[in-house]
Amino acid sequence: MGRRADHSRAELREIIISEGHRQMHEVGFAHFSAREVAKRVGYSIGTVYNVFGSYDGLILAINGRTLELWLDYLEARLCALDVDDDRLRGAIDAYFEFAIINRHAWAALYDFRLPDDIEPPEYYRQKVIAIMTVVEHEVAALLKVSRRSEAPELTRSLLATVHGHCFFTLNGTFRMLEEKDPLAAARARVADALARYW
Amino acid sequence: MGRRADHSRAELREIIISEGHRQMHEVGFAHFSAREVAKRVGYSIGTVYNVFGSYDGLILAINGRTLELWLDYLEARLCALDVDDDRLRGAIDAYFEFAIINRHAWAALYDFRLPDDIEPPEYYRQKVIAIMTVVEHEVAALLKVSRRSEAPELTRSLLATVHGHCFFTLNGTFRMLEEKDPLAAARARVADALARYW
DNA sequence: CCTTTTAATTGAACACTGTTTACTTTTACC
DNA sequence: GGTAAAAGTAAACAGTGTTCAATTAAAAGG
Repeated sequence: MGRRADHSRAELREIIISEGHRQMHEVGFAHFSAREVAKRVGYSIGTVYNVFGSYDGLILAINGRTLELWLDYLEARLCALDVDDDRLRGAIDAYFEFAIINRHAWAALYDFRLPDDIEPPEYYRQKVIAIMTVVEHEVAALLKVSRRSEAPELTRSLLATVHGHCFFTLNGTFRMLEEKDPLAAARARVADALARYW
Repeated sequence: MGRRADHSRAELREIIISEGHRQMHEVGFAHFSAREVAKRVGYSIGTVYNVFGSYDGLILAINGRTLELWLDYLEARLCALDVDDDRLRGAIDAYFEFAIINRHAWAALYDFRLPDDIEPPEYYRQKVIAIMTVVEHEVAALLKVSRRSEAPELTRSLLATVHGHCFFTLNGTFRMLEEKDPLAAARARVADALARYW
């Protein structure tokens, strides 16, 4: 078959990302298959390559979608809190919750790695930075004015801290080590750091 | 061919793990191939399945080897320090160094995940605990006596903290976020936590 | 020592994977 | 209407993990 008028390029892109994301959510990165996605959206595998260029391109697009959903989840949570609430705690909880609810899609963000010599596309970087920026805003609000300029580096470090706890929770390391309350531990480490910045 | 007297079961196991680990070190989890390992050790793929039961069994054995090497690396580092040195800092540095030197094999520890309903074998769990125990010893030494009993939970949390920083360093997240000195950040977060336990 | 049992080893077969490419069909444009 | 470009297909290729009947060599039994 040749060119069909079923969908525009943009629509087709959206359909494949959407079904691909569903697939990733259900079976996880290890069992994800580009061919299976093609089959489910009713196009051939060749078309998927036509739109995304490569397998890596498809995965990046799907992971990009996950990052968008993550940002939405985080913003929705913060939106529900006022300025008096412990908003950073809310952000940490949202980090864990999103990862647990969408564990396969979330894990795929880290299971997939580009070849060593290839940089992620700019659109992907922007989505990561967007999440970091939201958190940074909350971190900055908790620092004394004289140290506000350190908010970016502290935020990166706190993200890594929370990520480590979240990752060990979802990959089974904490189960092996009999850790019962990883979320509380993550909150405690963040509190420890902030105590020194005020 | 049938039964050969070339190697005992234990020798064969060792040969395959050793070559498998070399392979993992070179090409990483994504491009690792059990068939390729079989070819390189001069046995058929069927024999590999005979010895390890499954692909997952082989990967667990290889990752187990990585954990052994990691423990050795950590102990060698601590052995070179005396009681007056900042031994915990040495342990953190060794964590990063090992991960960087053996990045593919190290990443495979986290790239690979067992099916949700399957627990890792006891031998694997023991190796993880062994690493944690070495660190716990150093953490306990830095706590005031009245809080020594909290060493295990604090150690788990500090491991997660350092892991998060190390992971973000190696998977490119910190490059995207323009973090220049992840190791210093990891050390700082550990120091923040310890400041509250003394 | 010779036979039988048993364990080890093989390689072909199967159903999948990502990737490339020659080919066909449709659309858009002159 | 004819032509060039774009879109889409499906087959081919070289891999993968996994299974299993067949084969062979060592061990055990008499």
